[in-house]
Amino acid sequence: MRPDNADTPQFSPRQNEVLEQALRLLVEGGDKALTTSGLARAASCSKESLYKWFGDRDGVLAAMIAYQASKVRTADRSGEKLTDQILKQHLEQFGRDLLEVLGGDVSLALNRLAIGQTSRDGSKLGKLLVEHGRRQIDRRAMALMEAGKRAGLLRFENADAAYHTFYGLIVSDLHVRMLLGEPGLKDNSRQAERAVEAFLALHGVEQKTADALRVSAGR
Amino acid sequence: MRPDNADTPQFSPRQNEVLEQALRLLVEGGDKALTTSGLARAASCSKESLYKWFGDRDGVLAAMIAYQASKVRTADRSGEKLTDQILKQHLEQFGRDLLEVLGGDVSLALNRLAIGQTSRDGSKLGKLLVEHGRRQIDRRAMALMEAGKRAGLLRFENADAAYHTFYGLIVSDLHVRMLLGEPGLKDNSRQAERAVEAFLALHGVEQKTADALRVSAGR
DNA sequence: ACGGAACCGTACCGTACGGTACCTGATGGG
DNA sequence: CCCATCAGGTACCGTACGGTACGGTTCCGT
Repeated sequence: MRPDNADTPQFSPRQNEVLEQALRLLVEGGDKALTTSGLARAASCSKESLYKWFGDRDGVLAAMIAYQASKVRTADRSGEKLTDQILKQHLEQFGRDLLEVLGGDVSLALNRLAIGQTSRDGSKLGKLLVEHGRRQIDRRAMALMEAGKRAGLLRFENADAAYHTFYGLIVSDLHVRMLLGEPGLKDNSRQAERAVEAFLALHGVEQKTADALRVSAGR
Repeated sequence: MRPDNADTPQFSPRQNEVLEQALRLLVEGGDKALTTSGLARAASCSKESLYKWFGDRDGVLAAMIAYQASKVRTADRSGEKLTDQILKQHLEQFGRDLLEVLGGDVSLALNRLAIGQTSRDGSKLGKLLVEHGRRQIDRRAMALMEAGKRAGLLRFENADAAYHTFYGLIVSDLHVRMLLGEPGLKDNSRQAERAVEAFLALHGVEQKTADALRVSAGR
């Protein structure tokens, strides 16, 4: 047994089915709609089974996060030879993927749920969400950073700091605004392109003229 | 009659007292702790008064946001003559203030509340929070941007885009992480300094060497 | 001094939730 | 063929909430 999924205990197919319904309810109606009775009805199972499988309601929530995280798999294309163009494409792809993930129905619903519970459960769900949900995407970004540095295309002292800079350039306050109910961007691609442009101006090796950047960033 | 506070209807002193208690309850125990009975007890008023004053529970929440926003007043020091050093100081001060506001107990509690309600109230509270809470700080930042541009110290096509870039550099994913229960930064000042450094490299006129930036940003 | 408005405290009601218990039907191994 | 295990359905319990109603009190204008 590989320790690959040691942190995602996995559930039986039947339980996955139930968790799928739980996610659906959560997305449709928020945490108020995710009641044990409602879930049992929607998933055609008994409340008793829910409690046997997940312990209590919080257990269901935790299982939902683990289940959702287990569905996300990032394609790892690290074998490629990096050129400046390839790196740029990968960075832009990362930005687009990040914006799409953060703006997804399920992601927003789970984040809202965890944030709403933060005040009363000591941020247990929040930790879980950050751990499970962020690991994959962080790994991918850090690999990209390090690969860029190794290829002589990026320069920074601290890969983590550089990544956070990149993240901020991509997302800005958009995540919180979406969590508060605002619609996402019309064009994630343009936002990703602008973020990459700025990021490369800060940490790339190609000395791009500042004016060219400013013009494009102002569009 | 100036329409100065047309959007912040203000409340009677007694009602402000009640709203203060409501904020205290919310900060201490989250929205679960903010019950009408609990608030009436904590504020030594009757539930009937609460319903007379605020309509229903959602009215109380909306009033809390308006009340909290009415307490925030940003000092406007726009009369000053801008030099590059002064601008830098103002930008750093803005960054520090922003991080402090976002990490404040009341701000986090209100944001958690609004986010938790987003799924079931059609983001009414979220809109309110963005409108009331963001207006002041956004105005200050935009004024800073425009002033910097007028003084020939900043270059950008779109002030709003430049501001969002700055915001992202300052906050990155920190706001969401704090909403999820993580502690804030140990040193807001350093974060603000690094953000300003990067922002000036992107939109400032002084052509700072890229290497100097990278070294300092990597600390 | 009077009357009424505003307000506090409490009691009350309907509802809906989390969680438990009990019964029934299916399934699978001996 | 039988029995044990598991899961679904239903009924139930205690609790706590939002919202309302009512009696008593304070305070202010007249």
